[in-house]
Amino acid sequence: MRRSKADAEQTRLKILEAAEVLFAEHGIARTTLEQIARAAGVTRGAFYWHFKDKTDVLSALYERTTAPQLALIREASEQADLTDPLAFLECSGTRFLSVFAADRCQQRMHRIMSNAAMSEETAAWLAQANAELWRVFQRLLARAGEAGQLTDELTPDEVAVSLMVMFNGLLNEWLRSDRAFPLDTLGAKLLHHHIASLRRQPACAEGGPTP
Amino acid sequence: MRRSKADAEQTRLKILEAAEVLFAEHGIARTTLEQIARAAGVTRGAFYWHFKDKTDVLSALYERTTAPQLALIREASEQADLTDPLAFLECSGTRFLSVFAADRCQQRMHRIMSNAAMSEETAAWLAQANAELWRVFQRLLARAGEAGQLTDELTPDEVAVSLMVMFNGLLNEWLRSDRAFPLDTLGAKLLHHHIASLRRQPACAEGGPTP
DNA sequence: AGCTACATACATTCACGTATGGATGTAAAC
DNA sequence: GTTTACATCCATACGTGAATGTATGTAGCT
Repeated sequence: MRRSKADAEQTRLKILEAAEVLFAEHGIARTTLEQIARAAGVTRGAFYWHFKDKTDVLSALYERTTAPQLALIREASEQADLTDPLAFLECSGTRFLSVFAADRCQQRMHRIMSNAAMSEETAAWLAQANAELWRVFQRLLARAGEAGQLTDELTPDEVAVSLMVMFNGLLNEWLRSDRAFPLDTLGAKLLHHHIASLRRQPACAEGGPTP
Repeated sequence: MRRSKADAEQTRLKILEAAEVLFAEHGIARTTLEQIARAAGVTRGAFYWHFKDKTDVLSALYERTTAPQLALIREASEQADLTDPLAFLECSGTRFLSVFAADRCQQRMHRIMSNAAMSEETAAWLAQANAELWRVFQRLLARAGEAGQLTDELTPDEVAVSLMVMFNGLLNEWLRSDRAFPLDTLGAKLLHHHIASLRRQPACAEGGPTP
């Protein structure tokens, strides 16, 4: 029986960690509070002391990992260098991929959010996050279109769809395939190639990205 | 009270339809047999007469929609014209997109399968389907590599990853965005552009695809 | 001593599975 | 064509376990 102030916070974190792992592995609905408590080395009593119910843990997990990440994206897009939006997208996209590939928490939250798109709360979160991303892409690519950087074959909005598909597709496919390919290196490579194909003159120059 | 032979088959279909809609909307775990029965205009008694349990309906739904579709993909890939694998991929991929965009059942099954990737049975189905798709892509692109059709910048396997990402990404993003863009026309356009960027010499020629 | 941080015990709900009953279709017998 | 016998198709009722939420107990920090 340990009930120090720091100990309490520790068990709270253990519960959060256990819930995150179990949610990502078996889904939210199929995970029971008993399982979470056992995995955290406590009983349901501890759970109900720290959290109201299952959705409360979910909120805590979201606030801990996803929300800050979303804020970072928002900030970065506002301070973006708009003289070369495509280069900015490639640079920050590549950075995000390598961070994501190394952060188990983000990976688990991604699985949780995308697989629980019906659970009212997560549905709203996911919709908001994607709307946010979409607005960023749309804004940057509209700018790129004005600057004459984009191919004639596609409109700026179509390019935005293409990039959303590529980017989210990379994350989804990597997780679904159980990390069958190196997300950081190959992801950067594919992103570079794809963005290059969206530039006005896809010259065969071997020049690298401009981070 | 009607219990003719044809009537029975009709209620069976109504139960299947209701289950498909509810599974796609609220997820499998969060859907109750009572809800399915009510949506089908019957009671749980009728459900248990036609099906063993919840996973039994899922199997029936899979056999009805997803399995035949998978078989079609397999057949097509075996009878593929291997002289121009990239053109074949673009052609059959485009056709699949337009069929998918018009078939509510396939769309619902896609949501169900991708959001229930933890439920033991669907996990195996999804893994099998994706492994199947992966083998097809790998085989066709290895052939394209031998024929010297691919860019020097990417290996055939990397191109396969790129195409998997693009293709699955299109379906996922379309459904997630609640059909915010025209999957058939824009999907075909992006697929064409992307495949063109994977060819050896991305000449700026405006030549259309060769279906 | 009083509150914190849990464990334990209890009550309740809810979905599931099964058992039963009944109304009608279906086929054979006459 | 009617009647009988039976199987089909489905509704209703009941039993059960599992998960939830709450109430209570209690050892230790402060």
